[in-house]
Amino acid sequence: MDRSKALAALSALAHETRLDLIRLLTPAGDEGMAAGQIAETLGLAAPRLSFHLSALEQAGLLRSRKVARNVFYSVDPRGLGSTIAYVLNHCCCDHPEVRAACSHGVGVLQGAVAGSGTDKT
Amino acid sequence: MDRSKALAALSALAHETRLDLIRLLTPAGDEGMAAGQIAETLGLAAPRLSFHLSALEQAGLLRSRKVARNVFYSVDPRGLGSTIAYVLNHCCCDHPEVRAACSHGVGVLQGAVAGSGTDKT
DNA sequence: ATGTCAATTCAAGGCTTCTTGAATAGTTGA
DNA sequence: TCAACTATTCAAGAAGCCTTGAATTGACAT
Repeated sequence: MDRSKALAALSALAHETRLDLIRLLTPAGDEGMAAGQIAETLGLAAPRLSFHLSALEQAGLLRSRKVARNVFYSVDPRGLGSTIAYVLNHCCCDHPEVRAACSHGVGVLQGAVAGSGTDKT
Repeated sequence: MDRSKALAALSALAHETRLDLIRLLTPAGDEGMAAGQIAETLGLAAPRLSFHLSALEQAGLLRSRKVARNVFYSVDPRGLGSTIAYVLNHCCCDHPEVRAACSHGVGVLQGAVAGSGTDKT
């Protein structure tokens, strides 16, 4: 993953609706969900949904496949993984706290790790 | 970290100049760098730099402290960590590949992990 | 062939973000 | 106090992004 791809992926993630899409589609696994079902679940107008799905797909975070008259969208875990890896390796590889947050989950951040930095919040 | 903070942090990261800033400041550790030194290193006009530094600080990714007439900026590893953790926990907790990418670094993505998913690229 | 359904594309408008030069605030040293 | 220096704030304009309704494409069933 190069810099421009990582930037495209980060830009794609930096939007509420698209983050909703990722969150909705992740549990659906490789099968994914049809656009219509997504639209109904999230209450989105069709063109708006298409716009955001397309953005995510272009950024390499989603895949699509056509079945009859439906289009099924599913997350591309490698797209997400390499995006996060890019941030980790190019921005914070020297910070053990960041890696710890990734390895152990968000719970760690709310106390344990906080001790090693400044006590903000 | 809640959703709106995560979105703010992702938006802050989704810009070339700001990603450059994170990358430059990370090796500088807690000491950080003075704004003027940053501007000189990256070749940025002062107001432009101020604009982006402020965006990163507001997003919780940078901290600043004043020393004499200089302002030193340094990365806040907890901000970065909790942002990444949010994405991991709310978007891809069911995808082992994503976690693997985070734990092992970017090198893993260019072959080893690729085998478990579809063979794109 | 025709009507219906699913999804995308198009075009217009509004909104936010980014950049730039000028002006301002605050700090240091003579 | 005055000059020099560091950094931020302000205002204006350019550029890009997002939303919405209308129109379009493609697929299925009768």
